[in-house]
Amino acid sequence: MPQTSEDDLPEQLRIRREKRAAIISRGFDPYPVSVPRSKSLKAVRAENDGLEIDIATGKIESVTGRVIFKRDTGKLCFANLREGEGTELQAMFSLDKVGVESLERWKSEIDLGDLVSVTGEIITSKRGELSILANTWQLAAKSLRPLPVEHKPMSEETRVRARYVDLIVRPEARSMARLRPAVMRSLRDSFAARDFIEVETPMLQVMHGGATARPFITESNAYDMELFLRIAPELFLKRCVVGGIERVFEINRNFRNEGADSSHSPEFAMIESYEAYGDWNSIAALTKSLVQEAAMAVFGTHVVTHHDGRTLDLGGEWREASLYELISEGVGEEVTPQTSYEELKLHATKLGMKVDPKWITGKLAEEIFEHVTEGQLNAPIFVKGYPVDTSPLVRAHRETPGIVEKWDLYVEGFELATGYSELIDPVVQRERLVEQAQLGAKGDLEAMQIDEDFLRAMEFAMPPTGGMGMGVDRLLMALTGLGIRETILFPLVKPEE
RNA sequence: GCGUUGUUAGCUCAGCUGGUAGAGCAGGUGACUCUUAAUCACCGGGUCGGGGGUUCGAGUCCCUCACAACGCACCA
Repeated sequence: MPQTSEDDLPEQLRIRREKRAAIISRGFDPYPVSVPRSKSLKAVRAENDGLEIDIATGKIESVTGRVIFKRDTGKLCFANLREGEGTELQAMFSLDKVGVESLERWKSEIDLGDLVSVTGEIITSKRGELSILANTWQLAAKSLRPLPVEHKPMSEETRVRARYVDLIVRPEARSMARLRPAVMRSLRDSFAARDFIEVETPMLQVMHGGATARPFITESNAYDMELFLRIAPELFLKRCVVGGIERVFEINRNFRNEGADSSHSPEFAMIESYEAYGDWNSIAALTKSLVQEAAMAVFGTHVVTHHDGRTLDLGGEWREASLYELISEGVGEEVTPQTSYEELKLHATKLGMKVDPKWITGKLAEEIFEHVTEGQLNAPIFVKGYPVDTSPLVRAHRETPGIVEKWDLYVEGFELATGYSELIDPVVQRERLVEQAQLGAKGDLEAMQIDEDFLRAMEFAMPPTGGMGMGVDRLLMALTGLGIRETILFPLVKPEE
């Protein structure tokens, strides 16, 4: 949008600035400190529901709203006012109520997008529309920019870059902005009902850990040192568990310096939760409750309807299947954790996959899994038992060799959450972190660093624990069927210039 | 990071093999006391993303930069 000198503005912006100046020169204030408002539009609608046609209620109210539709006919003018969450009310301005001067000012000074206060009687029009018939009106704030066309959707980019306009114009934007906090509240209620304690752990970290990802690097002037924006809260939440906060969770932002696409944002909200004396099964049950209770809280049902009309049933028991069973199904032959790299590679080639020589055996198995289940895992499913060599921080499966007690929850074809029986042996933990650090020394930018303080905490003994992580943005995607940028009010976008 | 496609009025878009820019809504002026995507008449509005090149002539062809969407890679 152009930000040039006053006299070089596009016509529509120039005219609105001129109107603002004209209002001032006539002795009115385009930005008054307060305006009359006795009730919200929502309250007026609620209290006057179901009136017959052409009724005068005798009730005088003052309402405010943004002018989103304006019909200036000769001596009786109509406007639709809209308030924050989308409630609308028609305002009527008749010559015999407001007088010539005020009616002419309404026609010439007020544009679409202006905020106004209208005082008058609540009536229904001859067409039955609930309206406020103005006795007086006042500008609450002049909009210097025109609103986009209501009936043609703004382009995706304009919506993201000007979310404030999107919120004014598009019902889905308004409902998403309110859906997200409702889901947050539900999640916190679900945790509270189970005696989980919410904590806030550092976002600025001296070392990054708890996940394999590239961090954002920043710098502290006061300490004259490099700091990392956290990629996960895991290592601090585990410190909490060591300290006896047996049921703990955090809902907050993580930052990963990686690619961004329709399901990845550089900053994303995540839930992490740990349950002492629980395991991957108890934490899976918790995860299912969190999702189902959120669906119930915001939609009143476990069968959620997406914006395009498709439905998704999140209710009941969810399917569980082992990773290697699903792979076996997919390739039509039995594949186990013991299946050799060469055999896996044969399967992969047969499936037409290109095999990256850097992949280790477990990674290859996971890649085959993703290939054969692509676009299939729509209904919620816990995929259980991942290869040991790709999950360095997870406890080995208690019965089956070669796999760990880790599940991934898939919904709508994407990974919504992951859960583990946590590794609690500090000696093994140290060995795994040392391996990671060696990878880091070799140039793997995603490898974890050795967090000595975390290891010291573990050496004080962490109880057997189940842990999970779930993307909040992704939960909203599962509930609504929208892309991640739609679930975030202000996703990162590069400046236009 | 690589590849493909796109960027034209405030908004949403059209613009053919290169010939000097169009629509709808929005805006301005006027008419209308029951409109509701109001209607009718008239009128204005553009450095066609930035820069460079080819050409008598570029919104259109070529190069380059910026931004975006989609695909691939990485990841939740």
